[in-house]
Amino acid sequence: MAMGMHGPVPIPRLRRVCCSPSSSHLDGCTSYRWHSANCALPTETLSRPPSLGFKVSQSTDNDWRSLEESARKDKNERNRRHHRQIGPNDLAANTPFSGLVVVNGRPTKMTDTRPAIREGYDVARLSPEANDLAEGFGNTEACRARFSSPSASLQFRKTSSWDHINGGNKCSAVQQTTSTSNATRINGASGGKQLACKAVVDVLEHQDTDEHFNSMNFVTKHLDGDENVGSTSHDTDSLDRRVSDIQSNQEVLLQPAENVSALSKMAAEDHTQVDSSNRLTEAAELPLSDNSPGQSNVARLACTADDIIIVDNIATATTVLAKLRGEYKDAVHACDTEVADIDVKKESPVGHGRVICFSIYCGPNADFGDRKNCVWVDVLDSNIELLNIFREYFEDSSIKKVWHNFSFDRHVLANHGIRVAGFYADTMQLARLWHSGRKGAEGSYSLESLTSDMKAMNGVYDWDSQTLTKKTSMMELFGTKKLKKDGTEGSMKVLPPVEELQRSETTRERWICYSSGDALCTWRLWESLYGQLSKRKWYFQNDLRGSMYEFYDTYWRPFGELLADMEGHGMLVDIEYLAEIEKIACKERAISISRFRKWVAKYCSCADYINVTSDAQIRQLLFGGFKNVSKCRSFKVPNVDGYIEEGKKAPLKFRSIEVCGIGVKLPCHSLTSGGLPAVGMQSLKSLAGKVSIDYVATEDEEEFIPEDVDAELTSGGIKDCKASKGPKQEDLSAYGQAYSAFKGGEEGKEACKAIAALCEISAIDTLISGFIQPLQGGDSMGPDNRVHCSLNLNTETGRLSARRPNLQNQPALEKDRYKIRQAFIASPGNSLIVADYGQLELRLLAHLADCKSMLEAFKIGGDFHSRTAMNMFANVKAAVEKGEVLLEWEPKPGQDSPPAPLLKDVYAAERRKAKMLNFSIAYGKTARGLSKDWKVTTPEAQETVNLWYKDRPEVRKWQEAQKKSARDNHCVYTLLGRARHFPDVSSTSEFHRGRIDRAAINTPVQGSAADVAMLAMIELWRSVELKELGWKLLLQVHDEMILEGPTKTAAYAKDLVVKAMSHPFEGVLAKSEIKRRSCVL
DNA sequence: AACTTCACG
DNA sequence: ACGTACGTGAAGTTT
Repeated sequence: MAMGMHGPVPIPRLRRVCCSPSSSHLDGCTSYRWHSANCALPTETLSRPPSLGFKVSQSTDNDWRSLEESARKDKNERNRRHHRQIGPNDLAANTPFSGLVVVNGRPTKMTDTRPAIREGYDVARLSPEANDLAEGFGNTEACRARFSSPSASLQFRKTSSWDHINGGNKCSAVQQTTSTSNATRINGASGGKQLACKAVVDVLEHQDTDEHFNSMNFVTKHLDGDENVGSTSHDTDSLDRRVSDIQSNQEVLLQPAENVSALSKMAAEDHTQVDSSNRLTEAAELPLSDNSPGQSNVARLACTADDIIIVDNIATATTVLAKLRGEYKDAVHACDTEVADIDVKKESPVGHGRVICFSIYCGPNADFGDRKNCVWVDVLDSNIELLNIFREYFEDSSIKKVWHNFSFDRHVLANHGIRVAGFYADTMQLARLWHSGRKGAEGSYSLESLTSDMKAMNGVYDWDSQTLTKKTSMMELFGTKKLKKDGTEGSMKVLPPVEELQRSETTRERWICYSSGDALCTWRLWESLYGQLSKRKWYFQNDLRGSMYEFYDTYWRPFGELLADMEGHGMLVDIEYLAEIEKIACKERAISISRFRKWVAKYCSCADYINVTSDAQIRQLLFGGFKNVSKCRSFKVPNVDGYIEEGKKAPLKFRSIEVCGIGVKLPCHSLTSGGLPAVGMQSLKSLAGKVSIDYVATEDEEEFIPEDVDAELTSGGIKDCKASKGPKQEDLSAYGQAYSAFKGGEEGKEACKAIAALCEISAIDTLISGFIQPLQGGDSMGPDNRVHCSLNLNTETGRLSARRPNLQNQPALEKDRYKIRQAFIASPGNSLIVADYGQLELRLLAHLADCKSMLEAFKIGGDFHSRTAMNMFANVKAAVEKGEVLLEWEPKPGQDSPPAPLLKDVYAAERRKAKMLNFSIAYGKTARGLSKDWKVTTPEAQETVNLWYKDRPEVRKWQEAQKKSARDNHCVYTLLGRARHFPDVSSTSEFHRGRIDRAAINTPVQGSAADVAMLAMIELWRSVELKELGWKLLLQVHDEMILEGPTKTAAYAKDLVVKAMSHPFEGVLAKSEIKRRSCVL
């Protein structure tokens, strides 16, 4: 297989697409969009790395030797990598890449590309997604509205949201996404199938927030105690010995054929028990927590006061510090902090929280006097100076520190100006690597849950289930029953603030033991996971690369540190801009509500009081009397206008209203999992059709518009719009099913418009409550005025997730009606670079399946979906061959229009089908599901699916192999060799087996894409050049990287980013080799 | 807490 | 008997 680069990467050409008006504060705001038509082949990227065995010290490659030598000196190493022009990893060629936006300095907005499209800019140069958007614009004339912001003469173009979803095509059945019904969702708080998991739900809530639950009330889960805690004889050296034993056992290189079975066998052995508790297991079969019954319920601590040296003065601190940095400097240190003044449920630790104490444990044989091996440091009140004394310890990069949920402690310590260095491992991430499916009955990834789990802990050196060192929850130790109003004890337990626990004489000792226990438990957990992961083999492309712990060391450790850095940086948000947006959104919402109410009033007396955001009430209204919905039902609503019920003196807070159906039987689009008619966007849309919504407020609607909305906002822009809209044409096809349900005519039209308005309300609502408001709110906002989300590695496939707030589900660029993404700005003098991969998952599928046809299509480049359509449909292919249509068109200078119509215009339906399949197949969608979406019979859908597979037989074969692997080996692997485990399928239902099959198909694709994104991020993070220029990673959205840095170097930095993303395997593999060699030697 | 709906890749 | 595309986070309402 050719391993060289497949031709040079085309030189990115920046093309100015749109420039904002010069009259506003948006001066100088420029948006660039770059699209590379020629994406290199993934196979080259992913082709086997230089074939190196496990023991590579005798590598013949001189480059490797020099690489290793220079790697020993950290500084030099970075410079060297910077300047190295060629090396073994250059064989790893480009990863597909397309689409890049650079936005200039403050106040920076990503300028809307849509006006550019409207103005006739050639959209062919935009990414395929943008092209799809452009398609959508063909049919949005009727929906067009324009409004302008008063301070900035920024012009927007508004479209109704469903036009984008459907790409503006009449074939409304074809959609990009279908929602996953809740009943089928494996994770999440919802899902009625988690009955057996109820006991741990409360713990699950806090899984990623460390154990710093201060002054918070929550229900506790009782864990049975284990009376026997022992300080067992440990020996830090023995650990190292054991590791080298493990490593020397791995010298044997297996043949590829044996690899899979050997590895999976090992995995199966490792997980005989774990597998049975995988999340995919049906709830009924989930074993309940295996805390030994019959044990005493008395709270027990992992360590006692005899083990702990309390550091509360400078003298002791100095002594302890000397030992930590002297005698024990080479040991692994587990650290943990306790933090006050933070609500972990809401606030980001960046800028919030104050350390009140911390603990350090570096092995059982450490002795800080009197055989005390746990260090506990009080930094409350005047002892705060001890924190400064320990600063050198925390900032010492040579001391290996293990944390549980590192980023939390890192941020809190950063609040005190301490920049933690020497990050060695995060036991939470290790646990996720060990077993990604820990949800439900098995517990969460909290320290408490993990250390209580025999399976997680049995990797410790002197494993003995009797002396399991587990964390005891704070609630168990310090919780007191909350008193109810009548004075009796309630079932709720409450926790005093941690600061109080530390100060109070009655709890101080227990508190110290608890806190020290955290470090001890973290250390033991690390020891166990280290042992277990070291035993698991790590393969990359059938090449044994070492153990999974080495995988952690090579990838996830730097990744974890990088993520903490990103969280720390945060994103700058333009609050004022969001406030403007919110006003507009609220105004439109108000208008829509008033329209809807006006319509409802004709049929129901409750019109003025109905809660339009209540799906239950809407369901009652639209479907009352039909489809299992009772005719009338009463609801409690806020008593807004002080209505006084009969026999009452004062108005009550709530009043009840009677909601009856409109009396017309509407067609029901779909049912919810509960069997009731669904009233989501899909259903409403099919009722309303493509009715246009404009926001020209009529006279009597004015009263609904909030006072504080600028008059200019509401009138100016909209009048213009109306003028440009021209005479209304009667197009009955635009009306949806409600039209005929109302027997057509005006009544039918009104119904459609009203339901469309309802649709708008819901759309606006989600934008306001989901994005506009949380981004303005202070909880996720640090003192630096930046939004700091929490980035977690908590997914089954290895993707990231973002929380508080979730910055990964911001409205997509193309569908962002209120331009919410423009609120993400760079600080003055800075710019943002947003770079995303094009069709990364599909390319990986092509590579993994080694599908000739797909690889060829990617090699040629251009619009992949069009090419798929061509290969699927003979008539399309014929048209292309005859030159009647063009697959894609790259405008050349002097060319205004393509010489022939484009495929995607002429065969739009075909292309959409192909596109749909491209996405669906990788996820394992069935013909049955497609038939539902496309409103065709299952055999017809199957026929289309067969067409897709026709020239891609390898994909089918590969998918079958994955299913088999899931069935036989209980796991599948990503590109980098991460495993996802599955429960034994033989014991599950047919439905569940199907789910496992689809997950097995999807995980290697999604997980490998996550791997590539991670590699790229590590590259970007490590890039000395980017660092020196001041460019920092801010956020990742699965296949999209967002960086911030000085505007003046943006163009250059962009090239570096493109390069790093295009060569994700560069450098990282080298790292792994270095690591491996140094381990063995 | 359960249910439904919605945003993203 | 029911779910039939994967993977997430979050909000609002009602029980």
